[in-house]
Amino acid sequence: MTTNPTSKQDLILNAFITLLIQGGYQSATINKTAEVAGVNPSTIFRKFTDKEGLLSAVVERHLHDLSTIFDGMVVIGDVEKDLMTMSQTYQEFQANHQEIVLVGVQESFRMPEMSRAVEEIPLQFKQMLREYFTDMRAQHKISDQVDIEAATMNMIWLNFGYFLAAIRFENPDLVTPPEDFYDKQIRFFAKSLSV
Amino acid sequence: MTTNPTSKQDLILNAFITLLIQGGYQSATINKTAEVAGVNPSTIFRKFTDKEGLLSAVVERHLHDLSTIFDGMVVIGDVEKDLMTMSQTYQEFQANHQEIVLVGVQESFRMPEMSRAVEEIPLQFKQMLREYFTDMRAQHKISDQVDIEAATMNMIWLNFGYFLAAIRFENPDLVTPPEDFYDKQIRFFAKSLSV
DNA sequence: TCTGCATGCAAGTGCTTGCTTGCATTTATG
DNA sequence: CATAAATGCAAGCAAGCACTTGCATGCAGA
Repeated sequence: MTTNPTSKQDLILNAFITLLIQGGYQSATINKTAEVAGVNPSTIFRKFTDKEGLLSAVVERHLHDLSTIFDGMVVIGDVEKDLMTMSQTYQEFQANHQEIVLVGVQESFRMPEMSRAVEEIPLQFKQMLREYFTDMRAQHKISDQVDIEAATMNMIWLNFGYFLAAIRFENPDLVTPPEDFYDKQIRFFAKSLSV
Repeated sequence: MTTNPTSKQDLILNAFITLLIQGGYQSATINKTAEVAGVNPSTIFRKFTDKEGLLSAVVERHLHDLSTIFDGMVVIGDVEKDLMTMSQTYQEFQANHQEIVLVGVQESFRMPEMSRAVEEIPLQFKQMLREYFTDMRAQHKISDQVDIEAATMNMIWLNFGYFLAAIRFENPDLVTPPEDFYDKQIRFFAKSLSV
C-alpha cells in the first residue's frame, strides 16, 4: 500500500460517528455502520468485539482530544477579544465532537459514564474561564463588583444553549451564524463585566 | 365509576412520557409502556393505532399546553423581577414538557415535524421577550444602547442551556438549583441592560 | 514462492420489536 | 338483568437486531 488511505479502524469509527449524530446510539446499528464504512459487519466485531466496544473507542478518542482542547489558544488581555477566542475554541471543539454531546444527552440514564465524559467539556471550559476572570479582576480589567462564579456559569450555559440550538434547530430565528454569535452575544456579555 | 381514576388513555400517555424522558423514542417500547401503565399492549394499539400515534398524541397535548404558556404570567414593570418571572415561567414549562424537548433534540433528523414542535417553545419565549424589551426601552427602563435582538437571544440560549444542563447533568459544578439560577443569572443579565 | 494475517461472504442463532387477531372476561349502561 | 363496549390474554408473524462461525480469498512480507 503506497497511498495513504484511512485505516479500516478509522473508517468504521467515522461511519459510526456519522450515524450517532444522525440518530443516536440505538439507531446506529452495526449493519448500517458497516455499510457506510464500506466494510463487512464481521470486520467490525473482529476489531471492536462489541457495539459497546465501538462506543468505547469513540469515547477514548474524545477524551484524548479533550486533553488538548485549549492548547493552541492564546489570550491577549483584551477581555472582549479573549472571550470571543475562548467561546470559539469551545464551540469548535463541541462541534467536532457532536456525537459525544448528543449521545451523552440521549443516554444519560442508561450510560452514566458517558454522561460524565460529556460533562468534562464544560468543566474544562469552566475552569479556564474562572482562572481568566480572576486574573482579569486582579489586573482591574473587569469590575470588582463582578460575581465571577455567576459570570462563568453564564458563559457556560449561554454557549451550551447556543450549541445545541445550532446543531438541532433549523429556524433562523433561533440560530444565528457562529460569527454573529461571537460578535454580538459575547460582546453583549462582556459589557456586563465592566459594571 | 364513582371514583375519579385517570383514564386509561392518560395512564398510557403518562407511562409513555415517563419512558420517553428516560430513554428516548426508540427505547420507549410498547411493551414497556403497557407494563408501566398497567395495561395490556393490545389496548395501546386499539387506542392509538400505532407507536407513531402515541407520539402524535403526546405532541398534540403539548401543542395545546403551549398555547397557554404565558397566560397566567404578570409583569409589573420592574425589569429584574419581570425577567425572573418570565424565565421561571419558561423553565417550568420546559420542565413539564421535557419529553418533547428531549425527543425533539434526539430525533430531529428522522422526525423534522417534531423538531418544529419543539422550536415553538423558544419562539414563543422570544416573541414575548422582544415585546417586553421594546416596551421597557420606550419607558426608558433599559438603556437606549441595548441591542434588543442580542439581549433576547442571550436570554433564550442562556435559559435553553441551563435547562438541558439541569435535566441531564449531575455535577453540581454545572447545575445550580433553579432559584439560584433566577437569582444570580437573571440578575447578572439584567445588569447589562442598564449600560 | 510460501506463510500468515486481514478481510469478505454467507448461513445461522436467539432475542426483541412493532403489530395482529380471535376469544374470553370484565365493566359500564340502559 | 341484558346488552354492548372496553379490556385482558395468548399465540403468532415478519423484521431487525447483536453477534458467531467456518470457509474462501486476497494481499504483504520473508
